[in-house]
Amino acid sequence: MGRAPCCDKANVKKGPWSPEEDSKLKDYIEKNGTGGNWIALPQKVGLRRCGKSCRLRWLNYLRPNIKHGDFSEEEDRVICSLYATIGSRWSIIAAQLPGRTDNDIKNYWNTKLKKKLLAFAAAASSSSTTAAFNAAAAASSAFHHRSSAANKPLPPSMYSSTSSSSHMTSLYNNYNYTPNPNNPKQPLMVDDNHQQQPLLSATATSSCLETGVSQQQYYQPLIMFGGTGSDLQQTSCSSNNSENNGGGISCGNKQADMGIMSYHNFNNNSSIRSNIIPAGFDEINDSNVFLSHQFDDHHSTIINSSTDDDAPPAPALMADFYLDVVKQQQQQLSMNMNDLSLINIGGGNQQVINSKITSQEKDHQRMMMYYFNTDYC
DNA sequence: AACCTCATCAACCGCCGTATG
DNA sequence: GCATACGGCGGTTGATGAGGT
Repeated sequence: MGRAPCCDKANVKKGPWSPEEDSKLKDYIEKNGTGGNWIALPQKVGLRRCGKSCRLRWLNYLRPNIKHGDFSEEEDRVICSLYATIGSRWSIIAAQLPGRTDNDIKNYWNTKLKKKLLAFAAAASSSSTTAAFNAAAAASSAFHHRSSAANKPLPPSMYSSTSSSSHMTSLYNNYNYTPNPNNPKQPLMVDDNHQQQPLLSATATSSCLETGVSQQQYYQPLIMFGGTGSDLQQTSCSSNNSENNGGGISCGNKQADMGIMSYHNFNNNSSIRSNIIPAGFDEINDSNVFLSHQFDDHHSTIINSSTDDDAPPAPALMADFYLDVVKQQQQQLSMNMNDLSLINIGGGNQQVINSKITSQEKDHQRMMMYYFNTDYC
């Protein structure tokens, strides 16, 4: 039996709120509170509205000290930094910005901030793929040049002022991640000789992950940009394209979208493709597509390469943008750059996740985004 | 002036986790 | 243990207006 509706859909008013409705709701809540029951509230207030609608209206517009518009640069930085860290967890991000609502931040990100970053990424790109590759390689190398684990301090808590060791614990608790001292190190995307390496695999079993999925998890820190017409966009829109079995990113309407994340795939045939579209390109063509690799079951041997729409990250756009966000992240977490062996930026593939994989697997996707450094596991 | 495209954002939808009986 | 109710959340929609042709 399905769940009963929370209200009589036929008799509730929808659409924009009138000033009179606002006034009624605001007056009532200010005098009486919500009573802990939003569903019952509309009747008490005398509104023909769904309780959920009342709740949303109050939380997003009527409650005191709400700020709208005019995001400051500092707020931009916080949003970018947190998005880089935790993805589209708008409520968590909003909690760090007093007066801002999750809805506001979400809209702001989707309509403005993301484009701002894309423009930045495009501006930072080089027309020379060789130079760009080298720059990216250098960036990656800097990333992966890690200080000695023994001397590595734990990062401070991001969400509280408690001791530093609570940081990852907090993340684990919130995101179903259990530390595993035997967990393998993260793979490198570019080695010390600036050579791209195959995606490596990490086995994340249920002993490490509370979510209990025992299949192998593949991941790699990647920047993912999907443009109009790219496979990524098709992935997000289509569920029956057998080629597009993996993660992808949510692509907006006719707009390039982006995400940078630990990419792993639940491809039915156990192979992995790195579906990466160079940043800043709306369309895929010969000039902006790099090789795409498909790996075997063990994720160690390339069994197919092509210059199809699916491509490894475009170094051209990685270096500056990647590092800039990392610096923000570093500031946010008061972490040393060398402490970060893996960082994930973005993560707008919820749409794909929802349509492709189970909620357990979705947990894994989320989990991977918190995978800062195995030394802390 | 009419039409089109795009950006914006308030509001809705449906899923999920938790509480309760 | 199960069904139901509810709050919370994130993705998406659609009305609206601005700007361009």
